[in-house]
Order: sequence, then structure tokens, then C-alpha cells
Amino acid sequence: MRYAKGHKDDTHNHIVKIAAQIFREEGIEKVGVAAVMQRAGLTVGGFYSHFTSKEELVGEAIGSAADETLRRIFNNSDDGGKASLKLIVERYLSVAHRDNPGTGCVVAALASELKNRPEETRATVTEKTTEAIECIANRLSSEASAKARMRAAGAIWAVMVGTLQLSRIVPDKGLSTQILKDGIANALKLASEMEKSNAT
Amino acid sequence: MRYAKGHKDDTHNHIVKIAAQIFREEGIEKVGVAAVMQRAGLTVGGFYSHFTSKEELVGEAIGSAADETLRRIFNNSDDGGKASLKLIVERYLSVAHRDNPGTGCVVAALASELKNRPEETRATVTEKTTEAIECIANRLSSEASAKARMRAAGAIWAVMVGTLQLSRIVPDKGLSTQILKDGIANALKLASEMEKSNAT
DNA sequence: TGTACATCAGTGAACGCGCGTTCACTGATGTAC
DNA sequence: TGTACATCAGTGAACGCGCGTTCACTGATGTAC
Repeated sequence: MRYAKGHKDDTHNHIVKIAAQIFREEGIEKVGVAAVMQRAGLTVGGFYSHFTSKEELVGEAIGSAADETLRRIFNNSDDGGKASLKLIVERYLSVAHRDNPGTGCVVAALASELKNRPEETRATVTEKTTEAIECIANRLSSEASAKARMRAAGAIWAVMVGTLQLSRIVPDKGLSTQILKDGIANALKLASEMEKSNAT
Repeated sequence: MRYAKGHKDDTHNHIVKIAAQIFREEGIEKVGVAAVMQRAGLTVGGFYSHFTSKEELVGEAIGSAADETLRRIFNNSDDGGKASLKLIVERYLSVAHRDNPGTGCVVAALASELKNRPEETRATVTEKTTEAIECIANRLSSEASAKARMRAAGAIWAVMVGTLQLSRIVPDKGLSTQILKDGIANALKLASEMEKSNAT
């Protein structure tokens, strides 16, 4: 063979990772197959020996981005998955995350395009989002019921996503950064309220 | 003149309203100028006597959609702008709103595409979003400081937007509706916590 | 060991199509004389 | 009052371009004999 064993798989994964990044930066509809291949250092002709359609790439890219979101933000393996809720919230609502959608949360980056994807892709996102919310719930007071913790965690997750998205829309950097700070305070206040009132 | 006075303005506004709806339903990049004109009952050739570019239409459509969001959801003029916070939250996180993005909140419908729009358009959205958050703040306990109320209102707004977006991604209708219900409870709990602890 | 052929990841040109945009034209009405 | 011309919102065909997709080809390596 011209290429080493596993070379094609490597290429495939490389294309998916590149696509996952550009889609989050510029939007799925705006980015063409040729642009993805070029950024991956390949020519467009080879695309269809890796994927049956652009939509298949989109599905894989979103799945990959969702995994990356979980790993890097919600349950970072760099710290052995032991990050505190405070650290997770601060990481999520950081200036760095706001300014780098290409490597960040896929829901915040593509929310409005996700709702028009095929059911299978949306099911994957649902599953990964549930994992993220569980991640938050696991860090809340264990005195409350699991159900109550999941509901509170859902609110914290929604505050995080909604706040990050707004911070990316606001043109004024100062106001945008203040929104992030307020969002951190809001999310953590939600968590501490949860721990005070540990009833359902 | 062939057409009645003000006819062209009417046509212009009609195109903007149609565009505001289709963009929210299908996404800005996915919908072409010809599709908008056709849905407006016109032919594509006349478009450029109304707008200098598609982006100009996009700006106007987003502004129109933002106004509509404020009027219909946050400060409904049908009830004289006296809707309670509970009513606003229930209206925002309703099954009807989830299933009809074309006439609903523009941020929830287009969040991820808004971040890639020109600064002017994003400034308009920022302004209208601030109004929406003020709308919520005005309905919170007046014992707390204005600043504290705005921050809490921001959290409630973020929960609403994040929850609605997630409910639109989740393929399972039952789970999706449960997410909406939990979101309502979460948003209202945030409001009542605010009223209990009325310090900064 | 040396030659002939099979394999297959990737190339590059082409396909039809719809995009945003342009422009010569239409035709009903208003105005000038 | 009647005719000739100006106005202008909207039409419909065309522009170049990039889209998603297809396909004949390349060329380095592996295998057969």
C-alpha cells in the first residue's frame, strides 16, 4: 500500500475534526465540502470515499464536537474528571471560550442549526447534553433527591449556554465580559441555593 | 401611479416580515433571496429596488423579529403590557412557542447565526435583549437594588433561551415537553429566590 | 530475485443546480399641453 | 377632452460563481509467479 495501515482512518478523523471546528466557527450551511477538505490539506474529490454525503460529515462532526465539549469543559480528563462545579462554570463562561467557538461547546456554537438536523444527529446531541447536565448534578449537594438535582443542574446548564451565546452576540467587549461575570455569579448562586433548600 | 400611495412601503414591510419568519424557521444561510420573494408573492428581480443586498434584508428582518419577540412575548400589548412574570415564562416555554420558531424569539431561533452578523445587527439584538431583560427585572421584587434585579433577570432570561433551544433539539416530544416544564419551574424558582434574598 | 499485475487513497476536472445580483423591459397610472 | 410622454413597482431572463456530487485517472506499494 502507498499509505501506512490505519492511514485512511486517520484521514477520516482528521477531516471530521477540522469540520467540527469550522462548522462551530462559521456555521454549517455557510461552510462547503471543498472548504473543509482544503483546510484538511486534501482535495475535494476524495471526500466521497470517506462520507456518503455532507450531512453524514455534519453528523460525525457534531458528535465529535459534543465529545470534545464534554471532555474539555464538563469533565476535563486533564484533571481526572474531578473539576469542581465552580471551575467548570468559570471555564465555560470564560473570555477564552467566548472568543474560540471553534473548540468550544457545540450547542452554544450551533444551537439554531442543530434544530434543523436529522433526528439521529439531534439524538446524539441530546445524549451528550444529558451527560453534561449529569456532570453538573453530580457536583451539587447530595442531600437533595437525584431528580431535584438534575432539574437544578438543567437550570445551571441553560444559564451557561444562554449566557455564552448572548456574550457572543453583544458587540461591546466590556459589556460582553460583564455578562460572562454575571453569568458565573448567577450559575453558582443557583448551585448554592440548591444546597440550602435541599427539598424537592 | 400604477400602485396606491404607500404601496411600496407596504411591500417592503411585507418582504421583511416574510423573511423574518422563514429565517427563524430554516436559518439565514439556508434561505435564498428568491425563496423569500416567492413566499412574499413577488419575483426575485424586484428585490434590489427594496434592498441593496441580502445582508440588508437580514438586518431588517432580525430587527423586525426582535420587535415582534418583545411585543408578543415579553411585553404583550394585547394585555396592555401588564403580563405577570409567570405568564411571560409560561408563554416563552410553551409547546406552541417550541413548535413555531418562525413567529417566536429571534435569539432562540437564530442565536448561532447572529454571532456571525455585522456589528450593527448584533447591536440591535443586544438592545432588544436588554429590553427583554428589563421587562423581567421590572416584575421582580422592588426591594432589591436595580442592579441585583437586572442580574437575576439576566439569569432568568438565559434559562428561558437555553431551555427553549434544548427543547427544540431533543427529538423525543415527551422529554422535550418535560424539559419545558422543568424550565418554567426553574425560571420561577429563580424569581422567588430573588424575592426572598433581597440583598445585592 | 525480478517482472506483471492488483490495490486503493487521493487527484483534478467536470456535472447540474441554485445562489446573489444585474438589467432591459412591461404596463398601468399621472402629468403636460 | 384627448393625445403624448414620464414615472416607477414589478417582471423575467441572464450573469458569474460556488455548491454538493461524480468519475476517470494517478502512482506508490503489495502480491503472484
